[in-house]
Amino acid sequence: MPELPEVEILVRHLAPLLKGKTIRGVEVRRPKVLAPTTERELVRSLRGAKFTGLSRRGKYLLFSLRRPKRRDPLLLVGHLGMTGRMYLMPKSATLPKHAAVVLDLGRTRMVYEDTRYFGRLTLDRGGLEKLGPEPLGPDFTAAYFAVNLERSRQPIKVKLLDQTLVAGVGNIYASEALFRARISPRLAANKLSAGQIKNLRQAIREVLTEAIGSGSTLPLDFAGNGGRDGLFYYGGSGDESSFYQERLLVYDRQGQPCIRCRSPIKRLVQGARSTFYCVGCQRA
DNA sequence: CACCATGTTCCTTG
DNA sequence: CCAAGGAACATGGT
Repeated sequence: MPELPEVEILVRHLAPLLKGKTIRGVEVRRPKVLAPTTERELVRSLRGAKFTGLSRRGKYLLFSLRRPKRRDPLLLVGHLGMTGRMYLMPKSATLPKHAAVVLDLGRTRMVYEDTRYFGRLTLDRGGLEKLGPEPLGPDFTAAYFAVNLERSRQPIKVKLLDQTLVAGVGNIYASEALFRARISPRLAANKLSAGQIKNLRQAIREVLTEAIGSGSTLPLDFAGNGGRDGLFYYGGSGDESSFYQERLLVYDRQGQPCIRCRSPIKRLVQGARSTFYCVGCQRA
């Protein structure tokens, strides 16, 4: 479930639900997701703390908390990895098989579940400092982008996944942005023209913005979705997944005709990850 | 059994 | 020191 748009949608959904809630208890079922924070450390820090805000940096979730009798704020950092999800659920409902951390909020509880346990929920903020600018923020300028692409000979698709270049673009939206900008995923980063750099920057921003816009129209209540939180994500089942797929023009569409030129969409492997592109409109 | 999967980090090699 | 490539992490779907 995790690229910038999905995390942003989750943040907007959870922020008002969490604000003002006090953590009564903490249950850690998979201590590895806390690393390098220990279970004892997390429980001691969070018990009694109150949520004051929730924001996002790249694909990271930033939970702001205030502890009783303390002025200094506490920051809880979340990352969903490949399969992580977070939602509130009633205490009467059964916990999912791969619940990693459960926060008791009184009437409800917040669950962080993660099938593959690649994500994390931790007090460690290492990694945040290394992140590049927010793609939708003011620092992601064409000039910044150009300077940082110049020094790399990596294929542009691979470079887009570098979170120190720009924070939040993942494997799906990297392919989507390159398709929109009509740039070959194999083109070396330092070979992009000034025009291509401008187009790609704009394509990244549009692809992410549109994805956030589509998501916000969906229901997000746990109760209204038969046990799911309503967040659509690739690999999910039912309506959520098909809705998501319609928004993707090349990702996972190998063999299908390009919507612009009818050429077949191809799949290739770069840096051990799949890339999807149109052989007709994304020439090197 | 084979291969694939939205992410990040660590290790090796050059 | 840096860049690049690949494996590892863990589980499930097809």
